[in-house]
Amino acid sequence: MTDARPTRAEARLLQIDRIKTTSRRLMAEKGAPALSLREVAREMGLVSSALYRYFATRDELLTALIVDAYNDLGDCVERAQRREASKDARHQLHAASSAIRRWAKRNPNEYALLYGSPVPGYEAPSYTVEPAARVALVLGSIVAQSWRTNPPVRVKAVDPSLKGVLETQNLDEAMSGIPEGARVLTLMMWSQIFGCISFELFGHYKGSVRSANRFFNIVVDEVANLVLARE
Amino acid sequence: MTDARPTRAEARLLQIDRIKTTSRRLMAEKGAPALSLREVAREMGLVSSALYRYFATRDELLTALIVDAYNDLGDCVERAQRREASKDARHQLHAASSAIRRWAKRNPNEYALLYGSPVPGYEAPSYTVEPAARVALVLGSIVAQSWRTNPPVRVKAVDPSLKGVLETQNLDEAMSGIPEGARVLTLMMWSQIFGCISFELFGHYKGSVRSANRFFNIVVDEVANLVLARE
DNA sequence: ATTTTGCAAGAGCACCGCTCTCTTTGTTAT
DNA sequence: ATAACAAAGAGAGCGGTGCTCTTGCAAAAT
Repeated sequence: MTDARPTRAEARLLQIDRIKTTSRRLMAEKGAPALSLREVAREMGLVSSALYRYFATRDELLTALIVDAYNDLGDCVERAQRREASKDARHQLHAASSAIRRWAKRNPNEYALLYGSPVPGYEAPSYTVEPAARVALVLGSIVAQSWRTNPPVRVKAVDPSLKGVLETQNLDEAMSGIPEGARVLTLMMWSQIFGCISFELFGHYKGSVRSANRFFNIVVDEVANLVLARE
Repeated sequence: MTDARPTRAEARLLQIDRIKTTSRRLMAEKGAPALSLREVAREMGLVSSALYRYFATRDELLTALIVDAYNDLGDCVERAQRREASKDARHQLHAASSAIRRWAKRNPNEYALLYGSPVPGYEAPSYTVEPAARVALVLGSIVAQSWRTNPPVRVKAVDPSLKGVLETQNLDEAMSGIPEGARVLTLMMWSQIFGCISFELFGHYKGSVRSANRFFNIVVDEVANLVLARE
């Protein structure tokens, strides 16, 4: 212990952390829309106006929670990939996508906050982009690895008509040198995985899918056949 | 004109319609979370408590709007398929999925209400199931038509290991006699299409996809290769 | 030692969903 | 025709929300 008494700045960060922790707990219990500054304050033994020293608005608190959640999910997925780094791309893809799904089912309200309907007026600040991109970058690196070891076999994947579909700089960190087609397929895979998880979590499989576990694995397998080289 | 003065029951239905119309307008402007009974009433020149004669709760009004939206979307998609009924399954699939996407972009707030994060406490009443299923049934009928004219070529599609993944009665209206594998792939296609549209509408393609139009068409094409018989 | 700064409290504003009571008005039964 | 009834709306009110503004106080900086 360096300081018995924390400095002013340290105390502030600590208080911010307490607010976020309390908010996360309440959000996990009742969902993001029901998260109220007043209840957070009440829970902490504070009066509501006190919270405005730390977050100028409810949206600002939500944004902080969003960034944390993206990073938490990103950590999970990156760890899952690293654990299977010695195995082939298909194994890594299964590990990564299962990690996404597990995180989603363990944190349904935070998942809904990230991937559900955005608040109509809300515009996500630019610093949320990088944490949000981490998951896609993991998927991109898996595809890239597969394409580097095995040359592309699908004609469509190198189709020159794909030029201009994506942003120029997209996924460049993870997929430098990989043809446009592979990037398009990666984004397709990305939205397929999250589409399945959202439908499962949001209740759209009720009456259709009996074993969401098995269904999800089949979908990932099919999409792996499509996206990973050397099918 | 049969009646100059509408009967009590007719007037009631008319008033319900006015409420829903006003609500739809306000929801289109500000989104479902911001829809308030008080504002609807104000807009109609009523006092808020008057609305409780017609809807016992805000959730009940939202449910009515949900059902109407599902039916509106269902109408659109069924019409789109019928327009291409003479063409092959791939054409019908493109028509249907484009109709979904067009509807979503024309009614973003209603789309978010149907396919975004559900309200945490909210449990959809059973009578919402049938309107909600209409879109999936259209997709199912397209796949079924393709499989009836061309026998399945993909081994996976008739894999006996798929038994038990889906609910027993699922999609039976549209896909009687079609093997389990085709149904699994249909649901995969279903979640792929909505996954793409949700990502586009909810802003997750910002920085990745430049032409959402072209991207969507590519995705539908790829999924058609996978799901429709005789690839 | 004095000034400055930061945190929390408290009152208050306008809004929300929802309930309850009361009045008016149109329908139905006698 | 009149009496009984039912439905629709008005209005007040309860407890909740996000957010603002002022005030008091204690710690840090000077």
